[in-house]
Amino acid sequence: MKRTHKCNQVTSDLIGQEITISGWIHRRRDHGGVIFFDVRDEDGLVQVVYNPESKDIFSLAETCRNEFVIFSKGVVSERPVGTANDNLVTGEVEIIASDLDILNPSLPIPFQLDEYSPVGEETRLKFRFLDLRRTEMQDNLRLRSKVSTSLRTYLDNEDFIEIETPLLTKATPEGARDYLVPSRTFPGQFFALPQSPQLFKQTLMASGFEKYFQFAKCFRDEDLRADRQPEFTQLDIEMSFVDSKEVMSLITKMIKQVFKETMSVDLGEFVEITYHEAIEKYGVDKPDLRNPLELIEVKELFKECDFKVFNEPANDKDSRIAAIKVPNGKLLTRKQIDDYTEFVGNYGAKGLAYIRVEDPSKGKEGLQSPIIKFIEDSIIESLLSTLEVQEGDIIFFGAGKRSIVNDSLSAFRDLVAKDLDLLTCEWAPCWVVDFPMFEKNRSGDLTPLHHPFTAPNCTTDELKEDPLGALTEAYDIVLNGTELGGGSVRIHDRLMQETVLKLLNINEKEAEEKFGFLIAALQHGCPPHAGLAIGFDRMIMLMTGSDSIRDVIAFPKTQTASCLLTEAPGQAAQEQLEELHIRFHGLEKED
RNA sequence: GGACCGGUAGUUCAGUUUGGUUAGAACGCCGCCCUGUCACGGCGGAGGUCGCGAGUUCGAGUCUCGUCCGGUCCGCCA
Repeated sequence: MKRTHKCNQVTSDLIGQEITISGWIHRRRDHGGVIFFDVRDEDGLVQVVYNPESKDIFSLAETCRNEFVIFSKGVVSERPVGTANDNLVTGEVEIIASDLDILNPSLPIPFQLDEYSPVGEETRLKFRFLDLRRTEMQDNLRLRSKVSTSLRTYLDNEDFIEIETPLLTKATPEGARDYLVPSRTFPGQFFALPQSPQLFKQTLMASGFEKYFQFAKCFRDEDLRADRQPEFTQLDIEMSFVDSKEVMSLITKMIKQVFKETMSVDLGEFVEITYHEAIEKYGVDKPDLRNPLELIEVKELFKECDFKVFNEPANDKDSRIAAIKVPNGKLLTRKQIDDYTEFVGNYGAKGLAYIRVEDPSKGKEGLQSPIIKFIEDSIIESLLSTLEVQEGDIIFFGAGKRSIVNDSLSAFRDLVAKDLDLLTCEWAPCWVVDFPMFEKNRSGDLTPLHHPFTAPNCTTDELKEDPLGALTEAYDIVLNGTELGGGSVRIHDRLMQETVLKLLNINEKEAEEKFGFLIAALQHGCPPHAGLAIGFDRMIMLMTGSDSIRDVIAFPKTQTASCLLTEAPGQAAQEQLEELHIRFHGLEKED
């Protein structure tokens, strides 16, 4: 009962041959006197015909249902004139069955696998083994495999070696919440699952592996999003004796080649923009460059304006006033603008001022806006000339704290471009460079923009002098507004590493305890090194055009980080807990 | 921690605004019929804890509160 052909191979070349196939009954059509099965395997579909002349086989075929796994033998025949199916590769032929075996029947499945029937997320995840049979999921996971193979081949050709690093490891100093694993042999102590292999890969550089990579599982116990899972895969890369330019050029080549090889897409030029420029023009450090809209700083114009909404931010150094000119914005209805106002409210913006340009030749008279009556004519004039407005434009304004204006307008920029279908191309990759070393968090403490092992491009003294002014050799690769990955030149000098840690309020003892091994490695001939990590799942998401990261992961978690298929997490047996020296406090045991 | 959307038949949904007879549709499922279909077709049938728990009411799928589950977002994610 071995198949001689995969379903997709059954074409007119085989006419007259007796062949065997195996697969699932994708669909059965029982006409009473003749029965058709579309038999599906991983490559495609082929039609098998059961005629009543072969009595036993015919009556067995009558008992078959969708998703039964069968084996069938028969002669490949040209279909009768007028009955070919153009939608199938195998549509010109059919197999006239002479044998049929049910390898495994199937219960009626809880949802249909065809492209016509939508299914809810909950049902899909609970019956993931069925969901994965659907063409979309098959295609996604196949592309995922092709892409990882392509990446491996590329890196192998560039003399990289793949090295695995531990999953049972130690909590790192900052960053996301760790997943912990209790130690049986050390009561009260815990392993942490890695948030990334950062420290290990730097250690490998000290060990003399000059070009390392790894498809690394990473774990972060933070709340989920459509593009975020608690368990995800990074393509982790590190090199010795290189600068940022070399890393960027190697990765650019890699990404371009992979898109070419696996999708026949030419990504074109990778634009390079600075962090500062990205924030100024797009309000975000991962701009979607397919989107032609830009934030235009108009703070200076409103310094003398009496309108309080603009006057205050215009004269506050932590604030900005940015305008977005939307060409053909006249298409937006009042209702849409109200919705946008509510939308930016999610980001803390108090409002979304706008001006409709109905006839720019008439100056102020040609405008329509709830706010112009509060603004001096001279300011309006310079505004119109600065923005070079045209008839039909709408100008939107964000005014207030820098971070709120940036967050709200960057999200608004994406939304309005989508609504008005403004995207100019399909793919727009870029590198964002010159990140600051630190920023201040809400409590006023320094936090690293990238991570504490990123090298600043200044001396230790200069860094101590003006930490917020220091820039780094860090680089993010951004595609269509998604951060695909990022990396940096690392600190390879103990003194610099200690200086950075000190600025982050991590004292020597703590550093020694948390990652003494890295500090030790830096002191024993660690070469200068740099690298980056690519968010592999996100990359596949972009390549497949998926709306959710779940659609490119075989067995993903729900938003509350549970698995509906396995019902993980689950409770542990009392004996297990005792072995691990774990007792619960303040948790009622469920009955 | 917060905001919003959803939860009704195996599945996808309607019904909830305005509480009122037996909760509907499509697909799927079961039975019968059908020899050229390909999302086959025809006739018939079964199938419901309206997520769960309280409350309001003569009466709740529908209103109120709580809670659980799924999703999107904010915070969070170096």
